[in-house]
Amino acid sequence: MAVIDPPEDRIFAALASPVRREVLRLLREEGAQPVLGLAGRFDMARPSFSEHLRVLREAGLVSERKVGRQRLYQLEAGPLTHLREWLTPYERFWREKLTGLRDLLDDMGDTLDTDRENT
Amino acid sequence: MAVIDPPEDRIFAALASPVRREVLRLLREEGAQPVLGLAGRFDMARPSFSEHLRVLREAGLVSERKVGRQRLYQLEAGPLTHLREWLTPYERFWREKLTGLRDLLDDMGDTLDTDRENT
DNA sequence: CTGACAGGTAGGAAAAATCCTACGTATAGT
DNA sequence: ACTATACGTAGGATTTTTCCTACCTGTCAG
Repeated sequence: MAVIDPPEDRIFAALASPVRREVLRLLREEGAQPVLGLAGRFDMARPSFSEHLRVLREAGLVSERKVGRQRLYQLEAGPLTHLREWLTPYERFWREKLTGLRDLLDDMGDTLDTDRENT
Repeated sequence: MAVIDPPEDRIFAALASPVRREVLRLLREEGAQPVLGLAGRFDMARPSFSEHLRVLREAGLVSERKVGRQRLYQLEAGPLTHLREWLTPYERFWREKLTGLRDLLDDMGDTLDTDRENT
């Protein structure tokens, strides 16, 4: 079994954790950082945090390079294009929605200005 | 404490399952369907599948409407805008990647030696 | 070489997700 | 009213995720 393994599988799984999404945000906003620099932000034992880094690494969302005795973790945004591609066919659905056909959604309704800059 | 619950939290969690992503794809490509129409595609007991539908419902990614004695499930793509918004700040990173400027990451990094004085 | 530091790995407990069978409820058809 | 259909929910077993405490290796400073 397990014939194929779509690339977005591990990506979605990695992004399912708020901790790992926060790691990506920190790497994006503050640049590459060593493990302890990142781990200090989270209320969790360091080995537990290392596990999160491993998940991100295996999803290809971060890379590491050794600098002295520490490993600098860096954001690898490339795989996120898969997420973008996954999302694409759904875009026309929420656009149709916003042009006001069947408007029974209005979950938050304030997302009218989310698509003014694309690709 | 549980201060707030970002809207993308349940969305990412819901999308973490290949089964649930496949449900969204089916609803997108084939339109609204009753539960048994969808469940037939998956090798799983129907109540287990209902659980997946519940997760999608609570994430706001599908809606249901009663039609006779069956419930038509329909794609609700609106919440996916949150995913798109989450993705946006990462886009410039993979663009820079393609232009081969990985070092730009460290430009904004300024954290190459912050580990010198960490607790 | 020795000690201190950075960080990965191992093994296991606890929590959560996933799946099942059994049962409950609402509707349609007779 | 009675039965069959279309689902949801309850309770529980199993698997997976998450987190912990050791423990190990590699590197820098002296």
